[in-house]
Amino acid sequence: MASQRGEGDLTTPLEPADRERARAIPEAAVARLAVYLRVLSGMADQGVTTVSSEELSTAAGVNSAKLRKDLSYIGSYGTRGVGYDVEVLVSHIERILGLTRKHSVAVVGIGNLGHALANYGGFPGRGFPVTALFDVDDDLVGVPVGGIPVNHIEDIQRVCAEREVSIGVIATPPPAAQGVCDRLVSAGVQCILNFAPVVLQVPDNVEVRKVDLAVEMQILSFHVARRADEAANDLVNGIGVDGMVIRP
Amino acid sequence: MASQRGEGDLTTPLEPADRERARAIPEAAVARLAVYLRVLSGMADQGVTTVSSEELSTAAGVNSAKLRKDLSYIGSYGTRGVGYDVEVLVSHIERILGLTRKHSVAVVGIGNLGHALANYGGFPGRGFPVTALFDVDDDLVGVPVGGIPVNHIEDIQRVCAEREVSIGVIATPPPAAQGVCDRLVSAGVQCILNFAPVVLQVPDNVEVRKVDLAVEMQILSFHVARRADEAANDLVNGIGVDGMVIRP
DNA sequence: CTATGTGAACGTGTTCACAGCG
DNA sequence: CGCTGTGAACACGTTCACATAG
Repeated sequence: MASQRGEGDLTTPLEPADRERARAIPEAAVARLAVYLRVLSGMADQGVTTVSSEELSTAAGVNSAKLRKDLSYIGSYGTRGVGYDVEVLVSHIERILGLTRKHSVAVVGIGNLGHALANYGGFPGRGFPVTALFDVDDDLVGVPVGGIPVNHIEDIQRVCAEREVSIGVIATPPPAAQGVCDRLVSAGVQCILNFAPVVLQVPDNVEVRKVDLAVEMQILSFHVARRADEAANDLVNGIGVDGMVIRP
Repeated sequence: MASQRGEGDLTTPLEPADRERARAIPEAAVARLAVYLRVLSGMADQGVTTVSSEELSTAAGVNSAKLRKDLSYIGSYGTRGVGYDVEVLVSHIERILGLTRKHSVAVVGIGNLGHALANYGGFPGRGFPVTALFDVDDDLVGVPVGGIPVNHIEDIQRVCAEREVSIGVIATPPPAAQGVCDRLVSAGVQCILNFAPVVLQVPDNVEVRKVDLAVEMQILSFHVARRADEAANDLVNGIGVDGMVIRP
């Protein structure tokens, strides 16, 4: 079933079978594949060559059925009765995730967060070199952050084209986000990671992912409240905070 | 259907009806409620008093059916034929999300990201004051960041108890994350926001949310690859990059 | 007559459990 | 005989469409 071909090749197009498969992979599975990849890379570094679905799933924090299902979306690369070859899995996941190609990243908005992102210097996981920084503040323009000089937002289009930026990261204050987004889009950037707490409007051909700290905190808050409430409820029903039945 | 009671009350326990409802709200809906809340707050600031499901849903980037369903999880606070009262909705969502209570936040790991987080000074959206910072580096201990002096990690338990920290934010390098997590848990923190690219092991009573930049980038990468591939595929099938059929 | 609220239909993602391969 | 790979069952979330309240 496997389509053999040189691994690590920079511009390998997917085979027709892989192509249909990629279309069908659920978004949730894609996110988990990235996690499996990280765990597998760690294992490879430690000299592990083979892993079972049980081991890998535990390390990745999911159950083994889900892991096997996820892996089945990208093909059948395991050996029954044995498990998976770590290196083989790594390269197949990398290929499916498009990591055989470098994705140049631009960070817009060099405030606290922008600084932090720029200084990661080649985003977590490698394969995502930060090649351009932008800000509106003239005092910042020209100053190198994480080794890269800041450009003025006006120059987004030119600089993004020159450096073949494929991913734009928005780390601006909320009011500026939509404007920056529009510029990135008109510069041909089709993938955006948005840290600004704003719902971005983009054309259909642009992919946006958002990281929203306020929302994350509020989800946690919801769970605190729910738990506190359940505890109160349980007490009323005669169950102690430790789960012990004190009034059966 | 509405359970009337003083709004903005700091320690109002939920009524039994609300309690069952809170249990039943899908996680995905909770995340969206937080977004609605932000949009509604903005509207309130601009003096808007009433909003229809259509308007609110557009502003929040979802469809109106989903919005109404989400709101129905928390009760029926709209007026048929009219819409929703902005203030009423805001206070009900705040109550359901547990935002009538302050959630003290501790940030662990004062590197680039930790600095950025500490300097947000009272996390995005308010109601989440950062009250403690921790690091292993002795040179950092005592130095104020965003107005709060850094404590040594050793003191997590004492300081978290004193300042009633309810949410811990992990912004350490990956190898330190699990250890920090364990300390936070033993300090009684039940909610953790994890920025380290590590799968944390925690007891059942602790809620973890993770923000994983590498995963986000790789999901975007996947979409770039899928798109590039579709384009290649379309070319083979005689469709131009602009969607025009060039070889029917 | 308008816009909410919701049961019912639908679709997607998860889990189960076992057939089948090595 | 163990572990993968997967169809089938299930659970969850989304969308539809309309009865219902104002």
